[in-house]
Amino acid sequence: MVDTSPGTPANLSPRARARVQTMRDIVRIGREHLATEGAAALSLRAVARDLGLVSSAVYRYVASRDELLTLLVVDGYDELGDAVDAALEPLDRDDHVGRVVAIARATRAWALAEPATYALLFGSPVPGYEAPAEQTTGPGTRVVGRLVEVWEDAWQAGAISLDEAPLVPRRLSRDLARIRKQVGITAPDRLVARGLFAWAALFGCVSFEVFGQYGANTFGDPRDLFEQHVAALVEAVGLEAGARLVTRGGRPSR
Amino acid sequence: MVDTSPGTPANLSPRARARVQTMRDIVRIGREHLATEGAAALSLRAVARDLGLVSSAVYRYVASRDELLTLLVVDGYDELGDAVDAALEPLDRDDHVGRVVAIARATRAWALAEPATYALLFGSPVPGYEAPAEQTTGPGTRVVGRLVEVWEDAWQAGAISLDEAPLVPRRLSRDLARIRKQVGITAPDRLVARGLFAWAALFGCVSFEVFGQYGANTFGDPRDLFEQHVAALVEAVGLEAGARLVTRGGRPSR
DNA sequence: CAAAAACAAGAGCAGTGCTCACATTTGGCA
DNA sequence: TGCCAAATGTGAGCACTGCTCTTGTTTTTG
Repeated sequence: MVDTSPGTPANLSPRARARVQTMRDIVRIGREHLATEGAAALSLRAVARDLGLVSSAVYRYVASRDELLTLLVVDGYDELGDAVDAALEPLDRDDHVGRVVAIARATRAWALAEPATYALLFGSPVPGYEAPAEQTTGPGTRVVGRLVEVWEDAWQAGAISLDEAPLVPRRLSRDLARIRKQVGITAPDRLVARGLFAWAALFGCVSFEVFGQYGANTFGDPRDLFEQHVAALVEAVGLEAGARLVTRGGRPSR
Repeated sequence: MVDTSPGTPANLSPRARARVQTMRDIVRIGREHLATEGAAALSLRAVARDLGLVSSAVYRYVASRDELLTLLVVDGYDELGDAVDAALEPLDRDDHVGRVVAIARATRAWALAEPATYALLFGSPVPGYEAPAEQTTGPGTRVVGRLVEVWEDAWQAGAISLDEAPLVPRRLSRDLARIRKQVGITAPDRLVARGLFAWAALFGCVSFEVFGQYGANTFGDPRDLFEQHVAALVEAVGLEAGARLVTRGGRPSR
């Protein structure tokens, strides 16, 4: 990644160019510190030092430590979203299982590569900081948005088995109807609820691994276990059973 | 809660009695601060202030901030374990689904009641702090231990439907065999893997709710959604809800 | 070219974890 | 019972943090 500005408009005053460059450097150095020290230990002063500035100067660019966190949050969401999109790109639209698996693997891979940023996005909220919804909800919903697309496609294609029992409480049904309207999905309540479950379960599995809940040295290669989990997840949402993954989409064994 | 020591041995010198009392106060105040400020903002100085001591005096009792965190971690694990045990207590041993549901509900309820402690246990690791395994693994495995008990009981009772496909990689199978040996379980690989999935999925659901990933005001009563998730979880692990699902390998209709 | 805006520097405030020298209180033992 | 040592509390101090404010410099702009 070259840091001198592909994408920097050339018709800017030198000062303005320097400003966007400094902003980029701040985010870059912030990400480095995030990766090495963690979110709670992220220090504006240290970023300023690495930038060759005095601590107060960095406040010309970033209003507060929380604002820097917000920058890093949207940066992280974007990167995760890009990773998932890239993994989805070569897949056929009707390969529903393959798409779910790809989303899961890409999410896990990115989380393991950027554990600190993952923790910032999906871990404990950092105390005293609340991500401003207007900036973070957009990029923050890209992954679940992709999942929803798969559910919808699979539902339209009749590739989801679902029991007919209408045992969703009316109260929840109303909420789900609102969601359905917002994201434009036609699948029924049960499927939306299952999709949300799959979403939460996926991040539970990834979090356990990233946050070390399984304990160190418990599994020789945690990927094996994750693949089992993904199979269970695919099955749980009503897509073609994990066992048939082998014959169907050609389960890429690695 | 009376803070004068039920359980404090009476045959102690006044000084020793005062010491255990001070230790208790430190943990209590630490938990309060944890709840209000969060783990990363937990300050030994503030604890000392609330205790009426000068900051350095508290180091006579707790070697460092990390050690206080460890105290709070085992305290939290113990409380969660007690909550789960209490929820399990009135249930019949052969009510497998009921026990799983009880574990899930108790976990969620405790997490929502003590979000900061939950975050300390299951959220992002706090930077620079590593929980010492010798003190935390014991109480930290109580909940999953209860889940394992249910799987095992259900398996012994033939109440778990499982497809026979032996598609667990050998490498993973070795790891699972070791776990099986450690915790004394006879259920096959697939079930152990599914159990781990259910564990991770449960904490994914709880984390999403506690950490606010669903967004505010998305659901009128998140409990409804959680119940759906628990149902999906029970189904995912192959447990039978009631007497219905006796058909092996058949798509579980419920 | 001068006014205005942007930028950088440095001092300062209140807070943090933690250490150390010092004073006081307490407990076990001769 | 007296005494010495251990346990406990104090306050100063170091290096760090986020953040504000004043001062001086540089660049853009009217």
